[in-house]
Amino acid sequence: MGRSPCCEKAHTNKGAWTKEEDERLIAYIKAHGEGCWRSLPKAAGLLRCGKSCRLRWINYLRPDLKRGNFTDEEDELIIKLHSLLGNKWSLIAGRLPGRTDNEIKNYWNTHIRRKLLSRGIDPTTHRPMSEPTLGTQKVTTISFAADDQDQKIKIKSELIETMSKEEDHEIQERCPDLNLELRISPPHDQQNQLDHNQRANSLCFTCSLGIQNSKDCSCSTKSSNGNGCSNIISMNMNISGYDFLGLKNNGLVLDYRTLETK
DNA sequence: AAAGCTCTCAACCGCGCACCT
DNA sequence: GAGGTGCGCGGTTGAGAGCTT
Repeated sequence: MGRSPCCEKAHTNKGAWTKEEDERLIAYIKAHGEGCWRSLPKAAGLLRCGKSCRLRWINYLRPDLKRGNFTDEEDELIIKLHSLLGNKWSLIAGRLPGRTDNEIKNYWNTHIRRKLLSRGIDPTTHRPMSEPTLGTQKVTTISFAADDQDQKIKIKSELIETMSKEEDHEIQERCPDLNLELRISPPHDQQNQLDHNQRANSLCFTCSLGIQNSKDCSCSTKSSNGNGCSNIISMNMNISGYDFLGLKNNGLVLDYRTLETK
């Protein structure tokens, strides 16, 4: 079976875009808007694949792009968001107006990784490099399982080992503003008893990150069609210390990358 | 001056997901 | 439910600019 190729490779240009190609693409999108990337190249008279056009527009030609160096504030925000989201570059980019996922990904790999390494922080785990990765740390595994009836998400959490308060304090001292305290919401059954209005007011994950109108948004704030937030995740986030999944009271540290989707 | 090396980042590739038929 | 299509994402590549010797 297999997937059909996204374009006829024999008749498409590859490599760097010429000024003329850029101008054609800009003119076409200005006249017809974004979308229908597959048919766009032919309509615009470009010998490019649709994916290539989309990428060129999103990463380079879009008028709202902020070109130039990243500020220190942007650096720190990227680090914080990466510590929470992992390599979810598109989500991270959503918090940085004018920056693209590709740009942030490149910047991370070329600059920030090195910056963190020079600080003695593992850029993957965001933990001090001297600290063992397993054994002494507290690992929380969360699995999301959609309920057939109401699409609610069950969350299970298992603690593997507890971290001593001294170790916890030490990390806080080394990374004073890297506050990743998290919280788990009440169990599924208890959650059913929550007041409906209270649930309607909670934000989904993407809205909690400030990415309103995202396609990932599933909460009631997105539309008025009656779709409540299907996630029972209630996350209050600010940079100085958000409360994800309700773990705050227990002082747990949760690594986004351990989240397991079922 | 030039050869070799390193770094940067635009672009490509393959895959997964959502939607449609 | 299966297959086809389109889009978006994350990982990777490679050309060219910059730096070092």
